[in-house]
Amino acid sequence: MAGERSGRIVETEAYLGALDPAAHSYRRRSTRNATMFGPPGHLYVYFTYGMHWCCNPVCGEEDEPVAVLIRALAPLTGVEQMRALRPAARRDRDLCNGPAKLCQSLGIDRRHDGADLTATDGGVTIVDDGTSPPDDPMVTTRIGISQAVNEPWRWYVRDDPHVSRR
DNA sequence: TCTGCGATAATA
DNA sequence: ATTATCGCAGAC
Repeated sequence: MAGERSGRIVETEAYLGALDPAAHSYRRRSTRNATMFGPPGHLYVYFTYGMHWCCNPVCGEEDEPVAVLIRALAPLTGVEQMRALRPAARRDRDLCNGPAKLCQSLGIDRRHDGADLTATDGGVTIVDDGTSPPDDPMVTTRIGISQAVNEPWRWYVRDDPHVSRR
């Protein structure tokens, strides 16, 4: 896959559907959150704050609207392309250290909502490159929400400089 | 480096 | 009115 843009996931947040008042899928299915209610392995992409896209792999089974917000990546390949897509980044570490930043650097937008992450032709995929998850991830409350603010559902790689906020 | 605030539009 | 954010300006 040379020539493609890629990064290693270093920060995530879980959104737990009907159990989670902060989840877009807390109440009911809608046009916006429909992908979350669909089968796992697809990408829920939403638009927020009038200008940003964020992406979430769906994890729950059909009608169990659970997904994981990808909050930060450590850029691995295609950094030059990322910089072209995201001119505001001053340093390489500013390319993917936030949920909307990484979508901009990867070129993810509404076209990718519902994309099958297990297919190779959907434009986005998630693979195991053999790197093990950390044994001692940092666990904190989630960022930017006003409901369920005390749930410890954010995880990130301890001491990784590519994380959005420590 | 850190903090506060405005941008900007879909949803409810 | 609110929002699962970001970038800029200004202070230090």
